[in-house]
Amino acid sequence: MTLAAKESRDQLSERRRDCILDAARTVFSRKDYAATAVEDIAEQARIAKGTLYLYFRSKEDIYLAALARDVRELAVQARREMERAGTLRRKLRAFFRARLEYSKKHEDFLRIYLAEYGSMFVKSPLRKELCNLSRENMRYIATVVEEAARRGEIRRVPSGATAALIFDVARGLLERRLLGWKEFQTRNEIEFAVDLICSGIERSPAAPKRKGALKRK
Amino acid sequence: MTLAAKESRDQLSERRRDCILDAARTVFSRKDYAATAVEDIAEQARIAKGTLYLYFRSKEDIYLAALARDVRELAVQARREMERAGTLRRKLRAFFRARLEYSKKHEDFLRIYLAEYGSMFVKSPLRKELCNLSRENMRYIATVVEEAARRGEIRRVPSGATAALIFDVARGLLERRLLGWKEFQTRNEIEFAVDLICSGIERSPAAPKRKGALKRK
DNA sequence: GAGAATATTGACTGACCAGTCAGTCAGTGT
DNA sequence: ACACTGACTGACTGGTCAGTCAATATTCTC
Repeated sequence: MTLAAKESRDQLSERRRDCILDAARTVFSRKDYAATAVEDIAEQARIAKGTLYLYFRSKEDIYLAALARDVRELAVQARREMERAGTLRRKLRAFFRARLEYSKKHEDFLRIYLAEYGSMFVKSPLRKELCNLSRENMRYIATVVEEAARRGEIRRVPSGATAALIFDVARGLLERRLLGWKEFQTRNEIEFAVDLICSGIERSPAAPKRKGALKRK
Repeated sequence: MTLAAKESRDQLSERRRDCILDAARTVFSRKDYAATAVEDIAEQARIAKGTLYLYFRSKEDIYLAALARDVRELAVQARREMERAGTLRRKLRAFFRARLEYSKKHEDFLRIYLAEYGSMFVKSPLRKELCNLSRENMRYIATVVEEAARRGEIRRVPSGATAALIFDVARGLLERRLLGWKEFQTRNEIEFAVDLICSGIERSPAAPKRKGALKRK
């Protein structure tokens, strides 16, 4: 086969892989991992089951690849928006909004992501990768918090715990949106959460009622 | 059969049910719902598979019963501790600590609970019950927040959103403990979270940088 | 357009498992 | 001592599904 032909093959192959991942995202968001048959993915992608195994080694392989692709993409977008913002407050708002926007566009992904995050606690196996991605993302937020502290924008806080808290709150927001609990208006919730967090860690701390329990990290 | 004998039978039966639920909690926390065979539960409970079906209608029935039992028990304990505390700050601390204590004692339960919470987003079916329990618990926290606002202990905040945020943070804390991320010391994290939340909603609000986005609920 | 190279297909296989039910037997009442 | 009851058992059934591979289709090269 000529070089040109080979390249076009490779591209096609790449696109095919992406199609499969799109299909996987769709079907895995409808039923959980176990309830989804490999045939369902194939059908959604309009190819035969056997073909899937030309591009991926196993069902789990497909699942993880689909998930990781979106997790990475989301992190990239959130980071880009945050870097553009100046203050911590703006950065936080950007973080929350980026997550909201991405989850609006890829609700399927969000469903799988939330399910997977939960199941980290009952399956030991190789959700390691996902777990590490999460930590990496959290690490970045921690850095942002540390910088804000260095600039004197906020008081000194344990940056890891703060970052974790920010993640927790953001996740809750998206969950409630997904559940359609109508008393929660996501946009208002974002403003409220950002305000609360910023007030909670701003310059002059509310005199803590207790002595030393708050060690720095 | 005499009356006395019948009663002792009923008690025995009740105890047997509880044993099965204990066994279920153990095995469902090791592998996820789908990966767990009904035989595994039976084996753990040291009874035959058929016997399970004398006490429960299906695998799902066992699963939900086991989960609901603990969710309810946890809510009761948390509530009791909170009612004993005076200020919002103390109530929050009690809430976080109750969850921590219960989760320490019943780590198995926590694992299942987290997994189930996540899978609410990919399975429509009757996880309704769990979902409603959650909302009920959240509603209670919202009430506590409202009372604190009425007492003037904190500023006026959207109580639903605040309660939700508190839940999110508490969950995150327990997750990190379970994952054994050693840079997170749960006790310190609790103090930090309580402080942050209380500072964030205390009497004199940090002048919000933006106008009307913060509608009351 | 022949024929090689590569890609796709879907029927098939083996493993697994929820739920059933005919049979066992310990304990109860007479 | 014996009949009876109902809790318990575990082999069995029907169905599902991940992954395979021989057969078929498509694309490429000359």
